[in-house]
Amino acid sequence: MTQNISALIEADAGCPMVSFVNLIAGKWAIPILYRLILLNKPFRFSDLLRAVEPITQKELTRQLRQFEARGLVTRNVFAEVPPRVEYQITELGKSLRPTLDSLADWMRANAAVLK
Amino acid sequence: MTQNISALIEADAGCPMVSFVNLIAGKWAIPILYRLILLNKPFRFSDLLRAVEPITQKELTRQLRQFEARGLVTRNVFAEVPPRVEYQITELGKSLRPTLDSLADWMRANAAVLK
DNA sequence: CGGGATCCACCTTGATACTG
DNA sequence: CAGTATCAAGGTGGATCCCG
Repeated sequence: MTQNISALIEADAGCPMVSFVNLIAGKWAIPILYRLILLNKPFRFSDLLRAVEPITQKELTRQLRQFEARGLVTRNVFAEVPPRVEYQITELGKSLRPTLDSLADWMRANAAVLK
Repeated sequence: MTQNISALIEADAGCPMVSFVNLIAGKWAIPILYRLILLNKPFRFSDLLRAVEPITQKELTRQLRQFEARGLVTRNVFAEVPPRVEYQITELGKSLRPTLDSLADWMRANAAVLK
């Protein structure tokens, strides 16, 4: 039988996994997110900028704002001179860790075969 | 302390998670891969083309070849008229399923919060 | 200090046509 | 049938300058 596969599976736009890809795709998403998750404390913009080197300011800003919009990080602006802005992973963001770890395990286990 | 975060974490190019993103990023990677995983049997090119609609021939070819290079799918050419080429998920590819499922679970659980 | 605004090179993806 | 070739377009990410 030459069936209609599409009807059987949720692998389209509304698919959770496609959404996940949209969440973590992009050159710097994981490097930023994983640092915030592992460190698990507030970080200043400029510290992150150095940590995720050699990312540009523009990209770091864009990614952080995107994570903020998704509820994965919080953005805290302090009314000081000089200005200070701190970013921190949220509980939602931290809850991603087991999943990300399991994923990293799979990659480590199969790195040799994949390459 | 304004520490050097980079030194502490593997979140860079060689990071397993970054590699994973490279593996499944792209508009059609998951829709193709997940179908092959769930159906778990050989599929002709044209059947896949219809199943993953509205992907273009070019993109489907490119993704399948990429998966093949990574050892996630096999490509079987039959010397017939008309020509027939079948693609099938490998054991390595199938082993990805638990990880992908767990990931989909997280997305489903937090879909409301994320949107 | 923490961005925003521009401009630009590249890469990805798509549309279309052609072929063994 | 299962591709390849070619061209076009949009998006991603980088470089640079500017600002409160």
